[in-house]
Amino acid sequence: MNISQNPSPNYPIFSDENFINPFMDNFDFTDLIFDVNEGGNNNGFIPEETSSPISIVSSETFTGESGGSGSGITTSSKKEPTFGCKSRGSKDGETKEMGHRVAFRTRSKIDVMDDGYKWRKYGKKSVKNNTNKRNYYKCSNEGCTVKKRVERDGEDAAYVITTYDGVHNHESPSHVYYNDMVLSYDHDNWNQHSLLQAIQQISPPY
DNA sequence: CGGCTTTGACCAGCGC
DNA sequence: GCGCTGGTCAAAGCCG
Repeated sequence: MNISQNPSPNYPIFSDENFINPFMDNFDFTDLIFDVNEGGNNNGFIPEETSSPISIVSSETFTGESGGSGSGITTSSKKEPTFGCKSRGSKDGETKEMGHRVAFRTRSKIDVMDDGYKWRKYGKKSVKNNTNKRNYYKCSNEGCTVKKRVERDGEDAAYVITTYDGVHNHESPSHVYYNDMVLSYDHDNWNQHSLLQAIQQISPPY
């Protein structure tokens, strides 16, 4: 379980054929929960569509201090996600815009999708309604406060739920690969764009 | 030796 | 007010 430790600087998930590719048979984007910055409610909500490799089940903008706070994600997913977000130091009700939250539910044999960023694990916890442990990661890049949670779906361990909190304040070299992928992958094109939109929420173009 | 993971403890929010 | 739960911290150990 060391996949967050990307041995290659070349961000293999979308570019290295030796790595798990999201569009291979054993890896499906089943749900995509992404923040579309619509002011904190579900204006961007699109109901789950099980016929598609990617389903957008929820979106949210949240406010608060570093690490996230305030509202939890609302979702139409069959399984109640545990995205409630609490943070020390946010009790005074600050409403400072903090960032975005993006969540994927994917069918994958691996626990941690390598998304091109370098992550450092800082916690692991068993959560309610899930026999599997949830892993907590921070972006290793200096000054970047983006966090990521990774857990296996409690109802179907074949699925991995990955949640990103915040926006990277540094460049992601993988950005190029995502764009290349879209350009070279036409069928189900809207799905690629959905994924791209989500990823680009947390990887601002530099 | 440096960077990382592991893991138990601690803290804060929420529901009852 | 109390207990439960999720999120984070930090020390210790591991690994390249």
